[in-house]
Amino acid sequence: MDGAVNLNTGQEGLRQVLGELEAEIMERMWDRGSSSVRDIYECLAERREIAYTTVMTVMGRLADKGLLSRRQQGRAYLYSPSETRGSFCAGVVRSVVEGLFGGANRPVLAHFVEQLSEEDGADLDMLAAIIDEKRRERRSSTPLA
Amino acid sequence: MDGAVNLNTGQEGLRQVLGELEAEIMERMWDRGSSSVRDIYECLAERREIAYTTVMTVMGRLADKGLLSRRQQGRAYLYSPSETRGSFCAGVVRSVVEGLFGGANRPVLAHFVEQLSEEDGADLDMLAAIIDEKRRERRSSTPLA
DNA sequence: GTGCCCTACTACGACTGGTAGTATTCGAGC
DNA sequence: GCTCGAATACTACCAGTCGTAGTAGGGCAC
Repeated sequence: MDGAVNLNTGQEGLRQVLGELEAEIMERMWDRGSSSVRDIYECLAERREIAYTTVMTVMGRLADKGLLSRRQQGRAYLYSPSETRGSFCAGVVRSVVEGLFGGANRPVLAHFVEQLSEEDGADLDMLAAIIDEKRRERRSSTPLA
Repeated sequence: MDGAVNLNTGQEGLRQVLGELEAEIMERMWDRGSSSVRDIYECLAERREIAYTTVMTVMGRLADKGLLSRRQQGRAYLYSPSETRGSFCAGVVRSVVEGLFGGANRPVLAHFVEQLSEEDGADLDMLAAIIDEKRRERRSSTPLA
């Protein structure tokens, strides 16, 4: 009755599109930057029981999905996030927005702004500033038709 | 290498958070407004083989999730979308954005704008207009601190 | 060459989503 | 009242994903 529908299991954020552990690991990865499986394992093991191989498997899956890239370093892999957190999330957001309305993005954008503004006007100001900047940038790089 | 990560199976739009058939049904529901299972069934059956009960099951699941609400009408149920398409999608978007950065929305917003502007300047203008309107609205309804 | 650390492979159970069959219910008409 | 048809409820099954982890194999260090 609060107007918000709970998707899936009512999870927030990344859990919308990733599994629990996957999301947790991506968070760590974004916080820490490049890390080995061991790094992340130790990080997770601090607060809960988990097997090294579990972490490895999931990081492997994240690499398969393209969220992490990895390169050999010594005998181990060094994993790095393929995209920044911001870029990744923006991609998710954009993917939801686009391809959904056959171009009629307006309702989504409108609601997006609506919801953003419910929380806090600051976000709105921030968004406005970003857009302003971007538009200026566009105008200068695309002289005129 | 195009900078976009494919989530899940690379699906777009609603498929990010709903199943294929679920998404398709929601699309129909939003297009048609209130509908019975039969309505949607006939709609889907026009272009592919599908059992009535399949549609019913999925619509039931959508109702369980809260995406559809239903009320008895005669001996059948009449289903209606609980939220508009825009509102629903905005909720998804917001849920991804929030609860993710502990308030540090800027990077996401920035990337979002970035990606939006890559496609088409018109969306950017639209978004700017919406924000502008919203901010004006806020200012007038929230006199001063 | 032995041991440790890391990866690869494999597996399994829970859950979700697509699919649909069977059972049940209920109203209309005979 | 009984039957028929339409709709729903219940149940099932399969595939895919995710969390979980064991075991096997390979390579560096000593």
